[in-house]
Amino acid sequence: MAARDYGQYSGVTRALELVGERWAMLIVRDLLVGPRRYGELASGLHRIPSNILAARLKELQAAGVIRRAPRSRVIVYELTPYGRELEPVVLALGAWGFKALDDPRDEQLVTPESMTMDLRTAFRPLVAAALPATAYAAHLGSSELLIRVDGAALDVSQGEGAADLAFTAGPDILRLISGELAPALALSTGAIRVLDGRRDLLDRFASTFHLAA
Amino acid sequence: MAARDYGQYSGVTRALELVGERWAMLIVRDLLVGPRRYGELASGLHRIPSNILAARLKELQAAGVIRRAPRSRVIVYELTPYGRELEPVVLALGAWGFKALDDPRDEQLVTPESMTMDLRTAFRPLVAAALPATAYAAHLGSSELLIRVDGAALDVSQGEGAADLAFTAGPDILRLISGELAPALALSTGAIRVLDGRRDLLDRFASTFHLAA
DNA sequence: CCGCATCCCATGTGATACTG
DNA sequence: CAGTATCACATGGGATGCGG
Repeated sequence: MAARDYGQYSGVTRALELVGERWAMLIVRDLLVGPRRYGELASGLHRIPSNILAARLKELQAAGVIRRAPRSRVIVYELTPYGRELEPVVLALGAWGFKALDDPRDEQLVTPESMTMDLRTAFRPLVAAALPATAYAAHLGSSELLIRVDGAALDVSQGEGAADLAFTAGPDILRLISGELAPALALSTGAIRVLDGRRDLLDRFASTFHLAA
Repeated sequence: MAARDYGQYSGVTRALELVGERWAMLIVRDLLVGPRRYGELASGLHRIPSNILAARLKELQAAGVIRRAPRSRVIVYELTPYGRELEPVVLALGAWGFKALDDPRDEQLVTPESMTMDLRTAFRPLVAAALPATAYAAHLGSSELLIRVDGAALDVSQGEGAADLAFTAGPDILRLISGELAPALALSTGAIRVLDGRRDLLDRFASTFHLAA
């Protein structure tokens, strides 16, 4: 499965030969959140055919971007140090694509991994540093994201935890971040529902995470 | 030609739907150097089939990344303002891929556009600011690149011009930039040949443009 | 069940030829 | 010069199978 060659000797072509195939960059994106098992990758990228996932994992290993690592009886895939250096690429790509998001369609999901990277992309450390430390719990369908902001530091993890504000988050959460949907409107229309905590903290969330279109 | 959908509502997937197809990012890279005609793009990306180039140009227009513009009797393609915002993505991708370059193969070309973007990627403004203003003329096969460094500013253009140092540049020029090939060695082996100017200016070039593997 | 491998078909890609 | 048309082939997508 030789990566198809562009016939040029340059940085961009080399990069695209290594991670330019369909789905490859999304595997990298999800692994930037943390090591993942095969099945976790498959469900996070729910439309990827299993043969393609298997093929990409092999190619990315051969390219030195990811590695298979045994973790107490099970195999996980993780980024190599060189693979982790793709983070600026993924963040830049995410910031650019974020501005081109139109209204979400019904079939479109927000996965914990995509949401985590979108949050990292939209995080404004300078704004956050001026605000009190805050923890948010975002319920995305079946999974929960714990978003802890403390000064200029951001930590996003999956699972339960104490939070100042808990809310349900569908795709519209990204429209909140883009400023296209005001917090008050999101609450009044029910696009976002607060489960626990002070509703006005959603304003703080929206100013902490913002990426204008 | 609907861009195939990843089924996710996120920044990275949206970006990849717009510019993730094969060859698309390379068209963007070349247009970051300046507006180009169809034939110029085709020869800069010499392995692209003409039907694929035509298809990509249409898709990128539909995506709002590029536009057709009439320039005194001829049509050129140029980036839209939104397309120009891909520059950080291309530079990050180039910097990452640059480190994975192995030895050049005979079939691999260095085009003026790829070289221009690689130079922008490897440019070290802080180093350059401490050096005298210098102009380099790099002969790449049939074309010539005029590289002007003045303080922390870099300007790369195609065509002739007065230069402090003129040299021939094959693919090995990138190995010089990566530090894999020392200037003295490049000169003694003939990998790089100085046509005009002080040979020791090649050291200055190598310290101005550097991206370690 | 998880982690893939196989099969088959739709679509995208690549090389070449061709046209306004 | 700036694309379009055609066709063989490689790749992607979806379903299914299967060993550990």
